[in-house]
Amino acid sequence: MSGGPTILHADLDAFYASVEQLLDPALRGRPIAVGGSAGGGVVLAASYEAKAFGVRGGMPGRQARQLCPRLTFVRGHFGEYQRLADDVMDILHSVTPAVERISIDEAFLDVSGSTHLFGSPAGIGARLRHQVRREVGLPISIGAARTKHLAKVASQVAKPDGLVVVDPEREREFLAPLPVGLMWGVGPVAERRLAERGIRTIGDLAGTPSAALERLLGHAAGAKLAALALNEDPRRIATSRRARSVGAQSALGRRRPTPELVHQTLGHLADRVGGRLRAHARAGRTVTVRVRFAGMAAVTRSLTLPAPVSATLTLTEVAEQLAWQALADHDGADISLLAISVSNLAAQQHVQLELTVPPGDPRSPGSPAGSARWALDHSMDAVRARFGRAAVTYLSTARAPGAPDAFRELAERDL
DNA sequence: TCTGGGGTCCTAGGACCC
DNA sequence: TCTGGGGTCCTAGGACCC
Repeated sequence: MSGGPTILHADLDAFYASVEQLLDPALRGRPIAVGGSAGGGVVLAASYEAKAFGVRGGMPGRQARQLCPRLTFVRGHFGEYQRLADDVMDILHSVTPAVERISIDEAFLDVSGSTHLFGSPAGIGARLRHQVRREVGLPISIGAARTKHLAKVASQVAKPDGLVVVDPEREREFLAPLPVGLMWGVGPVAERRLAERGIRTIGDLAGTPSAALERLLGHAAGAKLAALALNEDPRRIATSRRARSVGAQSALGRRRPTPELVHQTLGHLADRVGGRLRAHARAGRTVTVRVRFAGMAAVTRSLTLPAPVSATLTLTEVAEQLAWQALADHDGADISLLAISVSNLAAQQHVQLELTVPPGDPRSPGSPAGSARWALDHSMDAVRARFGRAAVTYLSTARAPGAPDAFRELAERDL
């Protein structure tokens, strides 16, 4: 069936940092880090010049500065990231409609139907790279191979600013010397467990029986890894996929969990989550709250309701109840993060679906108070659609903790 | 060195049903 | 009174991805 290397994986290099260097020529060729909110926080992205010093995304700013004293910190231009990445995706779409965007700066393409128009997959990859560089001004790496997994590994090998094509005849020899950490699904824990058995390269992995990997890493993870190591990857390009959950979180530093803090933070998060759900005519039955304590240990509490919900005030109330359950088990501990996630999603047809509470309860949509919630949410949604998010807020959620909205929106996935 | 924000999938035990 | 086997749903935790 599929003989040639018709899957492409395209990945913008050090995306946020490259955009900053594009916008400000004085930053080019220099080690820079893009920061989140004002002041310290973590490194969101590092330029290749900074990576040479060991600076990585997710690293605390203080640590990054120690590794690289000449590091320049810049505030992110989040709106520009979205615009430029969308421009790049438009270029990818110019060679095939079979584009699967997996994050803001990364996509798979199936070019099997495009070769008669645009030439070989290798030629298409080269053409796309040049076009992105010329029209958008950003470096992008591309891997081309017979499967998604091979294409993704190839693009990682191609970085920075390169193109690697894996000949289907030479897949095994291409993968064999590479470290297992490049495999999809091998993170720090799996890497350590494998290393304890002397398994360090993908070649080592291919020589390990599936049953042994399943014992080591669990049934599903072991079986998947064994198949991938033998280049068996059945995954197709999926141009659209429904989200299975919607969430929001806020890091809080180190705070005492007062009723005011918990109420305001969860109110803000519920407002974000509810607003996104309603904007896409969706709602969810399961509400999950995550509480992270000052020592980074975290617990979750969840509740599955009889019917899907999306009203901000309902989500806030359920979340508060769950949060206090979790906090009651860790009496007196300071907290460092609160999160809300809604799953078990369904289409939100009508107001009736907000029947999460017995009739007569003020929260029921059949009651005057329940209808009022819907009217309130929908009028606020309408105002925001015309004038922007900040135009109107619930009193209790007016103070927005944590990262700026523009940064949050970058990470959001389509519903 | 105590670290952002948004997601997916898997595991395991218990409740409950037939 | 004790016992089978299979299935679904819910909850909590955890690894992993970008």
